[in-house]
Amino acid sequence: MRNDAGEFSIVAQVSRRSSPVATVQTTAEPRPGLLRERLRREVATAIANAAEEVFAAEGLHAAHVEQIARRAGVAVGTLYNYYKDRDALLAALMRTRREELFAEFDAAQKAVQGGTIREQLHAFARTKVQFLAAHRTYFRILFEGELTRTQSTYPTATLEYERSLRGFFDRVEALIQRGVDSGELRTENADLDGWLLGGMIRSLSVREFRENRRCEARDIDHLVDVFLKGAGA
Amino acid sequence: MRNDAGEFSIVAQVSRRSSPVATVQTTAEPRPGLLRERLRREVATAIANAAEEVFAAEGLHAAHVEQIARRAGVAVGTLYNYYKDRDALLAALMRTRREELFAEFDAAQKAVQGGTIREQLHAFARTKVQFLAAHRTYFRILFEGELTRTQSTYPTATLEYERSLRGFFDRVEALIQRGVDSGELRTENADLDGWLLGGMIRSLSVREFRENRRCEARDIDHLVDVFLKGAGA
Amino acid sequence: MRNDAGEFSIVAQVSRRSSPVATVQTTAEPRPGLLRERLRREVATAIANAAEEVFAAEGLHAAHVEQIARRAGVAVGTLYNYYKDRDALLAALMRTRREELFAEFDAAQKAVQGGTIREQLHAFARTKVQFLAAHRTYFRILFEGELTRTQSTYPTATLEYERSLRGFFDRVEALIQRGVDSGELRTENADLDGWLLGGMIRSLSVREFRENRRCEARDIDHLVDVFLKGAGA
Amino acid sequence: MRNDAGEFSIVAQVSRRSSPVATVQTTAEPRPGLLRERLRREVATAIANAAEEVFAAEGLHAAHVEQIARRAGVAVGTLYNYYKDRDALLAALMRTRREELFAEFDAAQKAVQGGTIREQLHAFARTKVQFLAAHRTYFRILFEGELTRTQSTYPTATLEYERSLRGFFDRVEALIQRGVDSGELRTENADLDGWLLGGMIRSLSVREFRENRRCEARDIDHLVDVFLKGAGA
DNA sequence: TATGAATGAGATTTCATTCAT
DNA sequence: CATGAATGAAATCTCATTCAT
Repeated sequence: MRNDAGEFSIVAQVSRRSSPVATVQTTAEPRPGLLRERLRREVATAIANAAEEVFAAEGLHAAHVEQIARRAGVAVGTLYNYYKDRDALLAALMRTRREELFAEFDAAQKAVQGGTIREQLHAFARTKVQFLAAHRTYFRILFEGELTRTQSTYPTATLEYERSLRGFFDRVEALIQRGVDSGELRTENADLDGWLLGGMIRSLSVREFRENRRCEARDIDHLVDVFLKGAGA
Repeated sequence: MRNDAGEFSIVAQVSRRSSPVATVQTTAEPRPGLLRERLRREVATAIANAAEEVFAAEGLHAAHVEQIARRAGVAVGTLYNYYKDRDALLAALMRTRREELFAEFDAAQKAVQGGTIREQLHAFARTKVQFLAAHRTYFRILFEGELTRTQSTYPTATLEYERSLRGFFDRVEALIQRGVDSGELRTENADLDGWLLGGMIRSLSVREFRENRRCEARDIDHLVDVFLKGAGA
Repeated sequence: MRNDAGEFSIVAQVSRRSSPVATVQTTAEPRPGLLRERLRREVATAIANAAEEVFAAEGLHAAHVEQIARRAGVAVGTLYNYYKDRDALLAALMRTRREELFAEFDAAQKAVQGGTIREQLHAFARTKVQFLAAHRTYFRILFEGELTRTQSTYPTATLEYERSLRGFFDRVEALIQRGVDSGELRTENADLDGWLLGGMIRSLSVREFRENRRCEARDIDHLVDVFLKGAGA
Repeated sequence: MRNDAGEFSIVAQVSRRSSPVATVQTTAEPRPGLLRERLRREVATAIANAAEEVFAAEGLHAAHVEQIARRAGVAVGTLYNYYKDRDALLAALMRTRREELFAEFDAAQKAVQGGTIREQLHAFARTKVQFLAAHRTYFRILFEGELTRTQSTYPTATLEYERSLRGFFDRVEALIQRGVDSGELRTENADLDGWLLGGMIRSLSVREFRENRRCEARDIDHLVDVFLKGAGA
């Protein structure tokens, strides 16, 4: 269900032809309109998934719309019936993945609520690393975008990107604040600590990508260890 | 002087029209050939600098050759007299900046040789953060490239990029190994430690860029502190 | 019909976007796919014909793609949807025309099979002269290429060109061999005779072109006469 | 001497800066002006020869001015001091070579004056084949140009080309007329005979070029034989 | 006069987007 | 709605020619 809603949001910024959008559908009485809606959604999702694969494989700029369409098994024209343009497609992807990731963050957090800060850090890092491994495009966009001020080519996608980043940092900082509040983390420079923690987590993903080696639980343990007690002897 | 040579190496992969290159120039007797050589070098440098600015401002793909040429105050044709193509320009930039950065790394390391690992870590981090602040394109390419497997559009530049990354990690690992050897760093997972340290340092640069705030000495102190003793209370 | 198939082969080396090709179309039931196929073929042919005209008028190098597209009544992009690049366009032209010419050679030969060598020579020369008059580009390429060793700019077209030349000489030599076998031609220097005959035939085409006068049957008669009995009194 | 004059004519169509040109220089009193003139002539010749080589090696369009200059051992600017532009260089080449060829034709003719038509034909063919073997560019231009009506890119060179062709045909026709007058050649279609003879001679050159084999005396004998008595048994 | 770097018009090719069927 | 051919603006690169030194 969470998934359904998430996937659906991908169609949010559709082209002019799209009909007004129902955010959640409850039961499945086969009303004619619903069937059509469901088909729309399925096609939209297929395209989005194809886009993710192609973007991941070819890079943000080398991925061509036609290639995405072909991979999705539709014609280019069809793709444009679902997404206004390249920017919109990218933006939709960003948005969906972000909402999924954040949902997982929040679920993970709920699961370890009340636990030690170590447990919470572990859950947080694990969630992110696993998610990025599964959704490499999101990953890619996230970090390519990190350094781009005027992504004038993709205005909407950039906007979505900024939301992702903010949401991510909100959560890192909240996490650290909880540690400070509980007395498990030191007080000074808590702001910088968010960046440092974020940087280390990112490194795990990059290492996965570059050394083609899965990140294991003990790697995350080590990260948390270093963050809490340092690498000093 | 080191700088001179460094800048000059940017002309290494030039177009067919370039004349043979004098590797070192000693004094400044105004011999006729020397003047022309100097002019060549100056133009080459001007173009490279323009390229760095434009790449940094617009991103790797949105930066157009004509724009770079205009910024450098030359015609497109001139640019192509100095660099075979887009790829070569990028590659030259990568190479020069890398050589500069590595020279600074090595100088900084020499300066703190024999000091505590804390001092060495500080010097290393500071060097990198400062350099990237001054050379945003190198920075950008470095991190955009991090996620790109088949940069088939820029074969030479990609090669240079890989060299940069390897050189960087060699140095990080050597640094950590020194700490392990001296007993200042823990032994286990030293390999992962390199990635973690790298990730934290990177974060400082990203923060500078995104929050438009200079990174100060105390920020680096804090980073080293966290890396050595952790953020735990 | 032969013509249809021939024209179609011009689309053989198409760009990536082309759909798979039906080799023969039988009747004209308006099946949806067929219409589209037919349109594709028509456009391809229109472009090829335009190319032939422009190449003939402007020369191999002065003919610009945009000009060809304009003459065909399409946009440049469209041209590139049908032919990968300039080279492919030229190559397709070479290939189609060659296949047409060779088909005519073989048909003409079949028609005079068993006849005197004089009849065969006449049929051969007439076929070639008439064909080149109708397809000036093929003519032009044929003879410009004759002198060009490294046509590295047009690798594919050059290949097609070589095939044309070989095919032509095979036929000339076979023709002469038949004459030798039947005792109608002298034995010595049969190899050189092929070149001499070829050169004379070529001259008829060149004369047509330069003096803007149609080559008549009696001209060909005379050529055959000279070749068989000489111009001596 | 013939040579000198010929070479010199290559400078005829020089750029605006050239001083008025003495057509023949008689004695060699080292007047200061003469020395300068001689130097000019030598450079001009060097450039023309380089041009011939490069045009022959690379083809009419792939040969770049810079390459020609380099081969001649001068800078591009210098080349432009001697020839107004590419067209002028080509034209000068055409003109010189034509004058040389025609001089050889006339000398050869004078040598066999009063001989049989067979001797005259042989001398004529031999002269042409040998000359083209030595001056491949002239050859190339001659035959590439043969098919080009509007060589708008090289107006002057085209003009020179037309003169060459006309001069050539004048001589072929005169030759044949002599044969007709002496009763050695048949009367009918004498006009066409010129083209046929020309075509056969051309074939010998093309064969040399394509099969990389020198044309021998007996090949020319055979050509004359076929032209006079035919290849028939 | 020789030099060779600078110039920039122009050529080829790509690809996101549109739109008739 | 789906289709995919047509479009043409835009990007890269070339090279004949100019001109300051």
